[in-house]
Amino acid sequence: MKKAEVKEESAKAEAPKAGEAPAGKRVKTPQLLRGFRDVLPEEQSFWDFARTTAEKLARAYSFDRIGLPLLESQDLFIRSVGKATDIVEKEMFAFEDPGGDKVVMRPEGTASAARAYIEHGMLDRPQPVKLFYIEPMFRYDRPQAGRYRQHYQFGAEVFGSEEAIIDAQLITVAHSFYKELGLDVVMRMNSIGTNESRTAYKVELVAHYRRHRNTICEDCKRRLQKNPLRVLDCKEESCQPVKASAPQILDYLDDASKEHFMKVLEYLDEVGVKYVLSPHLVRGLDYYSRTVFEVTLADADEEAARGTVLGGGGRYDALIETLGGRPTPGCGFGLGIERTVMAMKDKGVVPPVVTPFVFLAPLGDGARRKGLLLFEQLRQAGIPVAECFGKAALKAQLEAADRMKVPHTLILGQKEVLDGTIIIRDMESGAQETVDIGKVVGIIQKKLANGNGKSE
RNA sequence: GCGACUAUGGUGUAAUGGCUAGCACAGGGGAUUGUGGAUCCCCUGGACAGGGUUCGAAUCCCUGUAGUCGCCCCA
Repeated sequence: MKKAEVKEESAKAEAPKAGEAPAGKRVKTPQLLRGFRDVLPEEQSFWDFARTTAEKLARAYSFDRIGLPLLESQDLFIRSVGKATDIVEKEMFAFEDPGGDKVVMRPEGTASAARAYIEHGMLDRPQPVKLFYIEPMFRYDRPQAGRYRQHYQFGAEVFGSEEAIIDAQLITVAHSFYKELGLDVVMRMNSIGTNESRTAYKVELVAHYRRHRNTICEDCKRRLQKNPLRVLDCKEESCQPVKASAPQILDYLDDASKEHFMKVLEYLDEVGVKYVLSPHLVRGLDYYSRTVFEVTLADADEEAARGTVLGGGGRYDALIETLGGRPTPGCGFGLGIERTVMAMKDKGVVPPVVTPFVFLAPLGDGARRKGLLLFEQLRQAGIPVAECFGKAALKAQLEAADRMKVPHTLILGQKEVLDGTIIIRDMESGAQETVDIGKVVGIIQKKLANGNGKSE
């Protein structure tokens, strides 16, 4: 019956006035773009926890924040991340700006940071230069759980030192980040050496696989062409024997890289950062050299972990030079906030929430007028105060206060307004006291100072 | 970019191709005209979109869209 009514109405409203939605007809709501998401209020405590932890930590380790633009020239990423990488080849939001320049929404932060380092002459500052950022990145990926077209990264970069202790401390920062968020993680470590040693290794690896051409899977044959190091990731049963007998990259490292890597590991042992060697770990960005690492949950096994990498990073000693700067070593990481939040939820981490200390409930028009001002006074006195002015009934306001788990509610009714008083209600015991309204701010302040109200 | 699966109020779900699409939670209102966290009552609100098959479609088919899983790759 209702449906029929609606239909009738819409039939009648044939000639809607310009600028008005046709009556009775449903207007379709524009929807979220594929791979994008809204972070709803309920989720914000997780995000706040992650962001404030990241920022606190970065500052504790003397990193300075850098703000980087969303749009960069396409050329920046082609030259740094690499033309043949998946990120550049098929995952960039790239377009021409109105002036005809080729620009992209940055797919990652390191290249931007390196560009800024060169562009602002940071190589003439005291080295090393340590920078951090928490910014969204964009990749035109096929979306999946924990994989979005816009995702946030906590990034940290150190330019101007190739000391192994830099790598180790960076990894320690990443490790501490997760630890402080209540997540038990393990760092998967590898070294891919210099360009030369890596090239030499690839030749050997390809030769090895060519010798077993007839037993390896189709995927691996393709990988040999495109990205040989990836064959070591293959899960195909038939490839396992070939994989097991394949040469290891660590054996092909030049002496300096090998020594560098050993030092990094020693430092990590020293600070007690949990890591495992991952000889198959290679990263999909061209600028990496020597140390590379990924972060996964400690209880995820090697196979399962591949899909849920929380973060990754490594050394990029040639990057600055590639971008036209004076040769300068560097090292950094990017940690995915969405995946971190997802892991926190999975593991039942309870993020800290700030609950207001008092709730102000005015009743009636006169009280509301006074209440609006009192709210300002409480807030200016540094008291976390909440309200639900949108509701008039006391019952509804107390319900709201209860939902917020506020320890005290201030009730201001008509009678109190006339008397110049206000009621302070203890929400746990239900006890109420009536006090002079002029003194209430001071009284609440005192209660707050005494920690007279649990949650802190 | 490839393959597979899924799609019912805000959320979680139910219904041999057949009656007004049911239930729980959340939300709004009330029982209590100024007292929350318990209970009870009432209400709001839904078939992803578009086609097709059929007397009849939430249910079957197609296309699109979105999500999820695997591949690729990554945070």
